Amino acid sequence: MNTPSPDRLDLIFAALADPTRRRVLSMLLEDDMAVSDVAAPFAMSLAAISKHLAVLAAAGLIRQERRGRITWCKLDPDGMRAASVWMGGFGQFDPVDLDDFERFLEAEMQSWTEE
Amino acid sequence: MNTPSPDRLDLIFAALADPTRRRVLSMLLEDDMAVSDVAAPFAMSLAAISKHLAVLAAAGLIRQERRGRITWCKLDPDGMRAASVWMGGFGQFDPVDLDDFERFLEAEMQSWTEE
DNA sequence: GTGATATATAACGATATTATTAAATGCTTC
DNA sequence: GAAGCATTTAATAATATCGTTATATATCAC
Repeated sequence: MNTPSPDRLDLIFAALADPTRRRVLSMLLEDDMAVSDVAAPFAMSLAAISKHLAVLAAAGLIRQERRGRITWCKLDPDGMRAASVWMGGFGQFDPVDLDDFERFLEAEMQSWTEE
Repeated sequence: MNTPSPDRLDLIFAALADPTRRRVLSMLLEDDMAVSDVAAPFAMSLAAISKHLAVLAAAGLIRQERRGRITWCKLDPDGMRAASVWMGGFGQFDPVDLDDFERFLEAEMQSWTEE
């Protein structure tokens, strides 16, 4: 019974609508990270990233676990799955081509450093 | 090469983040509709719906075709597919259970009329 | 052309989002 | 406990979003 509530979908899609947050998610795809490590590559204050992370956590896209004085961030598949369930109702899209996604991420990373 | 640009994903996810717009999309799943028919079930001005439709069109989630004095709205799979490609990079989610989606839509429709 | 219909745009207000800097919290180390 | 590191929260400003009503535009029917 995995029926996401409307409000939850609001949170999830709104969270995904920001390029900084999507970039954070793709970073976390590699590995779990501490907040300051997440923030490092961004030309943006740590406070801003901290708030982005809170948005992602509220949407259930990541989970944050405080251990000692550092807060670890890790992907939480639940959020993405909920969005995926909803979107799935609109049609079966091509099975994901991971190579395609790799290329996309690379292109995206290029655009990050260009700024 | 179906690599959505970051800005495009911004538009798509932001468009999906609004419950009114998601409801419009699920209505269009049934059939193509004129703008005023889309607006009918909403407790909201026609102007507001017109703008929601513009947002959906800008994101490539619907297409609008003017014929005479009425503007027809139909789903455009491109937008959803682009989002799906991006999300796919985060893991393979359950193959969509359409019955599950049906139940979700029904529950959602209930919540619409409850207001 | 007149008038009704279908839709879009403008102007505006309320609220939300995203960033900043400064201050607060909390853990670790000495 | 004092100092420092990791993170969050508060106050604030700029901009975006979402709704409203009023007005414009375009088409159809007579």
